[in-house]
Amino acid sequence: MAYWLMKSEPDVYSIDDLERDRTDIWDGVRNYQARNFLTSVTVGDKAFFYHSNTKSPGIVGLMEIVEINVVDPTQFDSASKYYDPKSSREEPRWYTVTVGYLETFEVSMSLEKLRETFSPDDLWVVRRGNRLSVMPVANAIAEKLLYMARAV
DNA sequence: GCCAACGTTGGC
DNA sequence: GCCAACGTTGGC
Repeated sequence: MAYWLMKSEPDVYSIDDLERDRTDIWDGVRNYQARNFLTSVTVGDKAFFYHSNTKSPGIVGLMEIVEINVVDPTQFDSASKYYDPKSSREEPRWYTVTVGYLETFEVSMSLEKLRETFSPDDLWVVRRGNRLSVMPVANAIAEKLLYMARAV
């Protein structure tokens, strides 16, 4: 089983929204590197939920992958900001996954704390200028993150 | 709101 | 194929 980190702006979709919905399509990824990582995700993998572009960015919870090879429906929706006129239903460009809610950490791990604890090579989200919205997390790093999240 | 980082687009 | 211009991300 592999671990991932996936970003979302809480004003758009937060961990609380996922807790309410239980599962949701992770739509709106329009970056090829992130999409390529998404194609490596398998059912049963777990992903850290990261709140970005907010007052206190950081890892706030954990989710699991419940479905893969999901065609992102927003690419066909001309009213969506994620609409891609170059994509077609015959040959969709953007595939994603469905995630399921697992837990919200009692203490979220701020970006500041992540920077103190991990090197940019170990945890990509602390890299300067990093803009990837989906990235892998090595198992050893993931276990340390989970330990930190639960050591209240 | 500012601005650094960086991916994408388009002219040549 | 290069690279300047532009747009977006995301921390602060």
